[in-house]
Amino acid sequence: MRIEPDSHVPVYLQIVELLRSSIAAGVYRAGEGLPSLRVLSTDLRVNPNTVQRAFDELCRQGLIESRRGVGMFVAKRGTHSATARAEETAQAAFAQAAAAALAAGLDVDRVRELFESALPSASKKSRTKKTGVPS
Amino acid sequence: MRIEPDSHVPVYLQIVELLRSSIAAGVYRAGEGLPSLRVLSTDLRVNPNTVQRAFDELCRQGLIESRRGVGMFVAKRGTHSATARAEETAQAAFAQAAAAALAAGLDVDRVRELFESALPSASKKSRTKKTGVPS
DNA sequence: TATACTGAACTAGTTAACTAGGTCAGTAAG
DNA sequence: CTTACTGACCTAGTTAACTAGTTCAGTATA
Repeated sequence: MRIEPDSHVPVYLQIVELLRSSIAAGVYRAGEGLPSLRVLSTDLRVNPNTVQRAFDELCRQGLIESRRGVGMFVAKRGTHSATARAEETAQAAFAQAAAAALAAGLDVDRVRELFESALPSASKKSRTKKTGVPS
Repeated sequence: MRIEPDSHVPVYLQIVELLRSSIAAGVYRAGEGLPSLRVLSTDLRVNPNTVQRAFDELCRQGLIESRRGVGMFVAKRGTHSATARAEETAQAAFAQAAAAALAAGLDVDRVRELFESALPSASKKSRTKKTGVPS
């Protein structure tokens, strides 16, 4: 998943989603450190302030914890919480897209067809996901 | 479908989506007129300029046509085009949500479960929407 | 003709998101 | 100690989206 500056979704929320799915997938495990503000900002080619805003949001959600002068670390129940939130997010997105399709007059079977036809491309995108994990 | 000013999706795009699904559902048929700029803006409690921006977008997409001094009218192939776009939009939304869920480590069967569990609530939302759609 | 609609087209101002750049404080290691 | 990292904080400026208000032009009807 890359950052799309031209999306109508704010970049800091895209970063929140990116880190949250990485935590859920086990790329960063409980107690481990995340890449630093400045490293992430250069990697994602984004302003450090934007990354910090994403960190703030993840702290607020309890997924990560800050140790001043050291770095950001995945909270104890971070992996579990991230997975739960990923499921909620996906379900909400499915519900919204399905509601829009039904409102446009499509029937339920057609909506199921569209979902199934969307799955293969989604699987391809989710494959080569692993990036370097810092110590 | 209501307008949500606090959504990260621009209001004018929400209006585009709203009108497009109404056209696809047959609420406004080919050749028929849409509510005027000022009527829509007061109904949706939105600035007229924002509605006009939505009209511009729908004109650009070829779903509606403008008759200056008269109003906006659904294009000849408007219903068909709107349905096609609704399917594309739904499929893209499904693909994106599914890709995010898979990237978070969920397996395909779990993603299907989330989709199926989202369908009932989506159906409920679309029921109260039908204000006069013939069979 | 007058009037009451319609879309189109401006200017001006606000807010959220983002960028740019810097500073300060805490931590770890040489 | 110094050096080099870390997050936290701050000001200033830009852009897109939206609001507010007005004006102009085309159309229909009485």
